[in-house]
Amino acid sequence: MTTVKTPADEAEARAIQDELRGLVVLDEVGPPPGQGLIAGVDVAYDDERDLVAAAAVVLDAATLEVVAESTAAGSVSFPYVPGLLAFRELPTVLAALEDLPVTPDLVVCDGYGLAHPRGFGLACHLGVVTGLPSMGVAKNPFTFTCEEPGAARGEASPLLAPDGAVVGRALRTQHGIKPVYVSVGHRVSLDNACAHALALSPRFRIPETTRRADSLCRRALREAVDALQ
DNA sequence: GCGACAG
DNA sequence: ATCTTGTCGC
Repeated sequence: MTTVKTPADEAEARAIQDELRGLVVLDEVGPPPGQGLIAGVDVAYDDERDLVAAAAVVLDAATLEVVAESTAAGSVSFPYVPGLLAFRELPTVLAALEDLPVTPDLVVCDGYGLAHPRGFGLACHLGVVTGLPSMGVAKNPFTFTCEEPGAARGEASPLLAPDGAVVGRALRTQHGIKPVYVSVGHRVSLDNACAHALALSPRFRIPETTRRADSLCRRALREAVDALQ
């Protein structure tokens, strides 16, 4: 069983990231786009009632049909701190992932991987603790910058750290629609990660994996709240 | 010191 | 993330 240690404070959380960062594998290209099983994970919160619900949804990459789903609920283990999102999201996400009846070839996270203040975002953390290839698709540029990609679907531009390093890619998944921000997590190349993100977004800006996981974890949260009464 | 800041 | 109805548009 894979778990994420809940740090006592932010300093300990950063120390854990600095330690695990060395375990990220960046020299594999990962599974080819358009085939295999792709999992999407997401989390919903009710901080008021100290409730968290996570969902994992596995799609057939060739058809984007749902192959498997699972959810998990728990209590909030860590506050939202930019740069430390993994400690808030992963405990419940891992529980959901482990409940899946299949092992995905790639996990798509809602957030960043290598594009992170210490080079160890949510997607890297998930990849390292599960051993699975992983990548991140975020909805805004966080602290990074990029040129506006061309308007056509599939156009992209490098996502840059303050020091000029390329940490990901702004990717237009729909013509004329605000891009998403793709970064590598573990055991997948940036080119492949972007190809996956594009293949998973035939109709909407956000990949189907994330959309499915998002609606499922919201449903799971509502059910967890209802179960309280 | 102040502001910015994935979800 | 979350608070939140109707509404504009493909």
